[in-house]
Amino acid sequence: MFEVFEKYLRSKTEITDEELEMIRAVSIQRKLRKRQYLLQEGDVSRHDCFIAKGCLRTYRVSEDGNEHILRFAVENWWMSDKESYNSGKPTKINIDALEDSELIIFTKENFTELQAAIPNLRLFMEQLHARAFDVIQNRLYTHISYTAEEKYNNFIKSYPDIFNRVPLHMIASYLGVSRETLSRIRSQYAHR
Amino acid sequence: MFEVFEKYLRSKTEITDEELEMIRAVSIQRKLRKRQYLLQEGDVSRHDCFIAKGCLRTYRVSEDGNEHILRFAVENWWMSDKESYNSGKPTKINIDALEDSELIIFTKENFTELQAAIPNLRLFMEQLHARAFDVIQNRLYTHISYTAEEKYNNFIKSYPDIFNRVPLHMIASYLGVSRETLSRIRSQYAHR
DNA sequence: CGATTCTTTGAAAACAGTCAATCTGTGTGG
DNA sequence: CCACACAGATTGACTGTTTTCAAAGAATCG
Repeated sequence: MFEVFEKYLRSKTEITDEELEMIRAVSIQRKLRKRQYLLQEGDVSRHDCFIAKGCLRTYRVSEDGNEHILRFAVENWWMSDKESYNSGKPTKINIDALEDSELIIFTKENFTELQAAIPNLRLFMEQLHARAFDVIQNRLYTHISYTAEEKYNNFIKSYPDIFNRVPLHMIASYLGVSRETLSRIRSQYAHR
Repeated sequence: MFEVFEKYLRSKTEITDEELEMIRAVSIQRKLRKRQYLLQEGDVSRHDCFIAKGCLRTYRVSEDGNEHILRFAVENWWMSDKESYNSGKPTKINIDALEDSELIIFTKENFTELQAAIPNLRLFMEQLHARAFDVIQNRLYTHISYTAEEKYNNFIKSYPDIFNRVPLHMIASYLGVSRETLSRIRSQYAHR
């Protein structure tokens, strides 16, 4: 399982064999079954998780009891609640597996030390965080400027891999529309 | 003008007099008149800007020609397009002043060197970026789960200072609703 | 004061949400 | 292997919300 992570790291950043061994030494491997939780509302997020295999989602439950999906993540993506991770406060979000998944996990303490010891790792993670911000800002833009149909088409175009393995009602939740509306958008689209 | 920035830095992070002098030495002071642009679509963002006084906005123009405001920023906030700044590619956004404003500006080269030379500055900026991510993720959540009225009330509660100095049609743009809808939400709210 | 910018209002049309029912495909247990 | 349960997707009818377009009323600035 660690080989996936090793391959990922080597392709993304310059890293020596010794550094990789340091990383491996503190890595935790974990399997999640479909529907199993990685993090639940009220927990404190204390880990960085790399997805070696599978598919997870983060969602929040609103006051009226509805689930709202904030993001999906598949192989080679990271998953955690940065807000709780950084602040040490209980999280407002839930993370669970949409498929049987395999994760490489680091505790916050270990991962902080690794980044201090391995400048390239730190640099890489910083770039990752910076890009995550860009992605979310662009997504916010789609929410204030796109129609539901445009958001849906944009999603398919941007994440065809996720589109093909996640149920539509979850995509509706991610896009912020009801599943019925998404269904109707799809049928209109098919009839043109 | 630099005193505002000095006060800000000293209150937010441990910093020595020499370090502060290093920072001051490469800082650029700039004034913007209302409606003047700091960055326009197609430019490359090469600066970090701290707002010592005034109010700016970033917005994007959609294909149908509408302006969509991504964020406002007032005193003691930073303003730049991180995406273009990091990638070196032309920006998709515009930044202009909503009031006469005063800025402390650093070139990317200078600011990168400062952060390398001053660990506390680097740490502080990292925390700032991390919090910016949390803020935008929470805002995204409000967009997929709140009604227009809830978004409006949440905005007033979160940013009363901005609410009081920005025209309503811009708040409508920021919230992703038409100005007429915002106006009607307000009048309904007043009649209860 | 006149011009511009900003805000509000009205009416019609487009859009999205809700509730209830039905349809489809998948997988599990008998 | 079949029947049944279950999760997911769709459809219809209705309701409620939001946009659009047009107009008019405030407020602000030079």
